[in-house]
Amino acid sequence: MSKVRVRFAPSPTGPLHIGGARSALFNYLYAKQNNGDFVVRIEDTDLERSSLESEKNIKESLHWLGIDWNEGIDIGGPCMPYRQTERLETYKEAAQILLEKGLAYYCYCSEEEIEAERQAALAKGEMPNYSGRCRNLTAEEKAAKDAAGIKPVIRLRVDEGEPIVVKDMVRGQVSFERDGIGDFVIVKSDGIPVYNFAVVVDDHLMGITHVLRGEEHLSNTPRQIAVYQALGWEPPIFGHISLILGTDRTKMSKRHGSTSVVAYQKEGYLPEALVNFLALLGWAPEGEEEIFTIEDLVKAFSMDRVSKRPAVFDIEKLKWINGQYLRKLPIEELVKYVAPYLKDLGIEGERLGLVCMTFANHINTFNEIRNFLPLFMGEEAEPMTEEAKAVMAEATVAQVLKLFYAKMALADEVKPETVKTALKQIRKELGLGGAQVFMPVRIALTGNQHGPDIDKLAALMGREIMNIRLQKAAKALGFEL
RNA sequence: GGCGCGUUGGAGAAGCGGCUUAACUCACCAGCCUUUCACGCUGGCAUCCAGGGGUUCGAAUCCCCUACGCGUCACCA
Repeated sequence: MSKVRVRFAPSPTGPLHIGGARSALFNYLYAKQNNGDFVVRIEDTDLERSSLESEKNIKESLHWLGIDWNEGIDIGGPCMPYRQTERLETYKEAAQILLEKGLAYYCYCSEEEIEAERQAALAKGEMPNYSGRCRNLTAEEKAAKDAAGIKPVIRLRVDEGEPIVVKDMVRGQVSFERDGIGDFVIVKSDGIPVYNFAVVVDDHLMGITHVLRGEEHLSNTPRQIAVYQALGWEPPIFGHISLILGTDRTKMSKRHGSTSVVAYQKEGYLPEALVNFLALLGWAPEGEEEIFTIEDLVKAFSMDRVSKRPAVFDIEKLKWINGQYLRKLPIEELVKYVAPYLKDLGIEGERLGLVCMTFANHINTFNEIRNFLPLFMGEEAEPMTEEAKAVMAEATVAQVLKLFYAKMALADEVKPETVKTALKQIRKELGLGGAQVFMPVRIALTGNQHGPDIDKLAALMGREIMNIRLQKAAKALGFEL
């Protein structure tokens, strides 16, 4: 058995998409666990839409996710170059071979003509395949067209014959009739090869053994196999991973939320969490554990457990996974990640550390930290909920708040420890239960009976805000502190 | 329209002819823990596998039909 060689071959027409990242990950995992090679190649034959900027973004996102390749763009390897526009000669040679063997031919039909035929065929409910009009052009006809300055495309001859069978690791054998394919274009009139052609030439020359990619490529696979057959090459083994859908079960797109890896990076997700989540999109682990580091995934991953069913992108689950990773972070790390989201407010240093400790268990993504700011910033506490009002109707409330206010006035600093001590003393002095003391203070300060540790919140508020909120609460309840 | 793929609880997702009284995860609910909240822990949550036929002693699992969803039919990848 020859060495496993897989590849990820994105086209640089935009930032790395979640689906692309998942394909890259599956290839990476498959390569790693089989001690194989993982190649990254750039498919930039769409001159109009490709950009170096997108290529850069894709590479950065892959690095960020920790998906590294051992051969390909930037780092080189035995099959250089790894950018398709730098391999044009290679495709030209392959096309030339097909032309000489009569397996491909020049076609001079205009786009308008083809489009008209296509529409007509579609209207009649027929296969919108190319008619094959240029199949048997004589040398004279061809010369005339050339003289007229018409730039031809090259089409592959796809004759009737046995159905084309795709051997697929996730779908088994899928068969396609040849007449459903037609004579398709392999080289555009500007001499640039078309995806279905270039991909075959590259995969073969690069010794790719397994092609793991999204299901949207399944219908294209018979065309590629036709190219392999024409060139007399052995096709690789395919594996078409199901599509990623939004929760409404339509293909994942912008309206379902962010679709690019950078967007999740910016929103405060950890790469480990995103990788973990991506792995679960279409693959299911054997046991009940769902938290996997990329190293764990290399061991646990298996193509046998890759599902045929489309995978639904469940953002709630991503958040939960991110929370799992976030909670494992040491406080110094957490501080580093959270810092950018609070920089504009001037929260840093010790205060930043306290913010992180206070909310670590309450956030699933770093940017969620912003949702909690009103809890300790500003003179106004959140309006009291009905439940909170009920708690504040207790007879002991005024006593507790007055005592708390007085005790804090004597404390030289408002720190978690001093607040905690004060609260403890009040319990003892008034002989009250914990909730009877903590609740009134919590509600007075935040308006809600739920939330993070009240001693930390009070410390974050600082004396001034704390006092103002206490006074406002007292006033609302009809007494002075 | 042709071709291809899919359809299991509120959501994700196992299951590959008898071991299934349908795993597991999220969400939700209840209880425990906690001075509160959260974290964590424990328990509850599909009489049923899109619908209809068929094969079989036996089907979520195999076959056929219908419905629905998605993908693809480019000189895009």
